Order: sequence, then C-alpha cells, then structure tokens
Amino acid sequence: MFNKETEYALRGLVYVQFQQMLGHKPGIVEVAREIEAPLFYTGKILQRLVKMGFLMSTKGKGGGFYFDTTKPDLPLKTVVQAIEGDKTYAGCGFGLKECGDENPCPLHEQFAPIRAAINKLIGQNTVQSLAHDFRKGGTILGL
Amino acid sequence: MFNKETEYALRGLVYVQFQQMLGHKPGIVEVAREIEAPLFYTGKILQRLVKMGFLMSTKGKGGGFYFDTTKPDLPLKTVVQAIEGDKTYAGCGFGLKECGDENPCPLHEQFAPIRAAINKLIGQNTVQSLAHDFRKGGTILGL
DNA sequence: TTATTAAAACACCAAAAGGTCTTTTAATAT
DNA sequence: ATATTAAAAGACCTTTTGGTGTTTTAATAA
Repeated sequence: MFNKETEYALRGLVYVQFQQMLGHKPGIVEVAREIEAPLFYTGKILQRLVKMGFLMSTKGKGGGFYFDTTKPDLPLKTVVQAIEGDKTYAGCGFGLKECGDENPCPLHEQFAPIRAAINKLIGQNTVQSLAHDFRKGGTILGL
Repeated sequence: MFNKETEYALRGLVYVQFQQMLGHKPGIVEVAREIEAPLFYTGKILQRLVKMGFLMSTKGKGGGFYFDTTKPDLPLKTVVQAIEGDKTYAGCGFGLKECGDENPCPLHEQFAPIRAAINKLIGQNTVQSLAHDFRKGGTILGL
C-alpha cells in the first residue's frame, strides 16, 4: 500500500503519541525498537517529520519526540501526502493523467468508489485516534 | 496505485487485445505510440510479458504481438501479481507482517473491506473485458 | 562549567525502479 | 538466396527508495 518511509512514519507517530498519553517522551532508540524499524532510518524519518512540522523534539538529557498539544489532530492523509504525494489514494489505475469522469480509462468507474473509501479512511483516522485505539489494547505496532 | 511497469503492461495488453479483435497484430512502435508510453521501455515490458507466457509474438515481416485465443481470459490480478507481487492489494497499511484478524494493526479492520474491493476488481476484470469496453468507445488508453 | 545525553546534520552506500540504446536472431516477401 | 522487417537479448544509465554511520549541536544535570 504505502512505501516503507510512510509506514515507519505512521507507526512512529502513533507510538510517540501513545507514549505522550502516558506522560513519556520517547527517543529514536526507543521508537525504532518498539515499532521494529531500522534504527538510523527511523531517526532520519522522525527528524524529517519534525522539519515538516508534524512533530516536536528536544535535544539533550530527557530529550525526545512529542506533539504540540495545541495543534489539531493529525490525519494520516496529511502525513501520507507529505511523504509520498497522492499517488496511492488518487490517480488512475492505468496511470493516465487525463483519466476522470469525462475521460475515463477502462477501470475508472469501478475504481472510483475504492479511491473514495481510501480517502475517507486516511482522511478520518488521525495519529491521535489510532494511538487511542492502540492504548486500549488489541492492536499492534511492531512486526 | 500500481507501479509504472504494471501500468504500461496493462495498457499494452488491453491495446493488443483490442487490435486483435480488429484482426490486427500490432508491434512495439505502434503499441508504445498508442498507449503513450516510452518506446524502448514498452518493448522491454512486452517482451517480458511474452516470456511470462501472457502474450505471444512473431518476429519479422508482419510480426507483432497477439494472444493465444485458446487460453482463458487474463485477469488483471494475474498480471499485477506477476510484475509487482501482491503488496498493492494485500498486506497491511502499516507494513506489519503479523497483521491479521487475530493480530490487527490499528487500521486493519477498516482496511479489510477496501482490500477486498480491490481484490474483487482486479480479479474479475480481464484484459479481454477491458478491451471489449474500450472497443465500444468512451474510454481511453493514452495520456 | 563541564560531562553527559540525545537530536540534527550530513556524508555515504546498495538495491530497485524506470528508461535508453545497440546488437542479434528469426520470419517473410521478393 | 537475400534484403527487409520486427522481435529478442542484453548492455548501460539515471533516479528514487531504503538504509547506515559519523560528526556536530543543543539541552540539562551534576
């Protein structure tokens, strides 16, 4: 579905938010271990998320990653869009730029409801809502 | 949705089948032009499809690509699977190997119906059915 | 004020995806 | 037979993705 960077980013963000709910500010080593993603790559991705403004961080002792609680909840779609663009949830199955309701590819009509469902899913679910679900147990973030 | 190779392959296959319905056996140059894909890359992809047994070809004068009409219709899923595996229509949104009904990621339940719909779509539609639709007009294969 | 800690910055590397081009082989029409 | 045509084979090349590692900077606790 999504590329590796997006997958690690989503899992990492949900994990950080989950820890924040517990009053903890995790660092790169902890996040990478818990979401079972490559250590250095996870660090790079978290830092990119900070630069993109999705996440905050502090250096030094007691440092780590956390969310600005004054900001609104973060929809998955916003993160996906920022990392890999809209190719996953928009765009034609045949790769045609002109494909649309007026000028459809042979799959367009059948694909439209699926695309709409994906859009809805990643537009409505947020890092916060998923962290909340995760906290209640029954879901996993690693392996 | 799909990667470039898959997109060009699907468009190319549908175009070849469409031409076959008209009693014509197109070559690389014609296919690449009509589906508006890179010439040499299209050639490479069509040749791969021949090696994979999805398509037939003859060299020399009057040569080109065509389908073995004694074979059953070719579902898109078979082509997609052969080129890029099942990552697009199977697998977890969070990239977790263990994710499933027993051990779900936070998105699993919501994603399940979408994956099922994609599976159905590419499992039911075939190169032949799309070529038939294309022949009736109203759909495009290029741009 | 100086160790210590942890993120930021940056350099680098490997594999895969996407794409181009030339040479070889096979079919066919003359 | 041979010229012509068109696919097959294969050698490269570029960009993107995925990943690793070291050095620098900033925060804090002692």
